[in-house]
Amino acid sequence: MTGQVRTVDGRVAGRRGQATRQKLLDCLSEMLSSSPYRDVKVIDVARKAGTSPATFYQYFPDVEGAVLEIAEQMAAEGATLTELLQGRSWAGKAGWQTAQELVDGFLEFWRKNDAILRVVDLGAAEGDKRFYKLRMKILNSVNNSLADAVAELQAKGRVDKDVNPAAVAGSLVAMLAAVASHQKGFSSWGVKQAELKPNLALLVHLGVTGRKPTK
Amino acid sequence: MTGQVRTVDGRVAGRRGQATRQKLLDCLSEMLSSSPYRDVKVIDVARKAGTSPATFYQYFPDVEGAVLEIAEQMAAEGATLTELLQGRSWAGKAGWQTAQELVDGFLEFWRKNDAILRVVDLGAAEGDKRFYKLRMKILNSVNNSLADAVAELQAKGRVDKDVNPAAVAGSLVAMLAAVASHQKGFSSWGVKQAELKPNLALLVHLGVTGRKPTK
DNA sequence: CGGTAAGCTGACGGCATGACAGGACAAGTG
DNA sequence: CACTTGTCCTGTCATGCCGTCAGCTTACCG
Repeated sequence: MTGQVRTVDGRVAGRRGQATRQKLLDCLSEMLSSSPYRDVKVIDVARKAGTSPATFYQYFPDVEGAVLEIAEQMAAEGATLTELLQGRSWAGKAGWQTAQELVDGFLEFWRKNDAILRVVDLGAAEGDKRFYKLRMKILNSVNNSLADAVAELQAKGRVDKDVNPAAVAGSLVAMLAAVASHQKGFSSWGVKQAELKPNLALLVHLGVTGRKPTK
Repeated sequence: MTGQVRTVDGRVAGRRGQATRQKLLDCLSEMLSSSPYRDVKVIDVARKAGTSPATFYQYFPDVEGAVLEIAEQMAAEGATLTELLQGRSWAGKAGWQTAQELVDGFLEFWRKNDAILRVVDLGAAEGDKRFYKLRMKILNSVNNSLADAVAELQAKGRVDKDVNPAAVAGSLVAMLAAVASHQKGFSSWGVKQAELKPNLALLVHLGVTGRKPTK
């Protein structure tokens, strides 16, 4: 997948180089968690990593470029989201279980990577194709699995024919992502995390199967 | 509501001052539509408005402050979203109509103000209380109406008792907002706008009533 | 017409950006 | 061990934006 890691000016990075590069990425990641995206400066990241701005520019064209790199790593790691739906059933009690575990896993993944996902979301919303494709890559596994589930139920005649599986799946995934991004919002809105999850699972189950879950 | 408009150093703004102030806001708004938030610079906004950076700083503490102002104006205008749900029924064919019109109105509002809403969303997700409250203010009308509708149906025994109306309403609103933000994403994902709307309406109807709509 | 406050800008120190050349360092070679 | 090679890092510099201030112009009012 990833060929050789290269510097901006074309040299191949050796062991030491890759270490500093990664350190810069880690520091940037940390920085994104603690300050607004707009205020993250190259010089701060470099200082935090105990190096100089010039070094940063040796490995990345700019902050955006480095963010893309971090997001790429996260996307690879996020392939585990597929497991949340692989071979699961949407029928009866098992369906309710599936919905719950999907919500659980999704929210946790999002919370763990919230800072970087915020930026990816922004970039995608602003129309940047690179961020946009990355967002797809991350959500694709879940999205496809959900769409398949809907399509399958539709083939069995248990879901209306005028339902568009891709549209429903995409909307549900967008919902999960949005709720995860604004989890704190809900809490001060009188809804606790523990209460939020089952209600989300209910909505997912309703969306996929068109029916209330049997608990 | 709005007291007197004041400059940063405390002077009250007169007719001319308010005009330039508004012009700066308009130019900033335009700028946000055409370039990434991170790259919007005070000097560009000032140039576009035919004035100097110093003038900008006379009226706003920084870019963020000006964005808040624009968002505040939009929030006031967005009160019209309430009408989408005021006195509507969720029963039978009327319910389907209600869901469709809600989706329609919501998506249009979001599309019309997408640039500024992106920034508000980011600020809220980053934990900035000012943006966060603003986002609530905008979504509150729809959110409350939806929660009321769910609670009402619940009181009639047509919705399960363990459903949390606020959680469901919040999730649905978050879904609408997220889908609206990434409308372009869906289109290149094989789902056309026209197809998207009825599927969203279906999900909203399912979420509120727990049942498929009668069309 | 003179006073007062609003409105605007040129100019400036400070800082971030991004490029380059050259020094420091590790590893291999004779 | 000296020497070479290629990687790695940083000092430095030109450029450009930030945010502030003093001071000039304009509008209003008695």
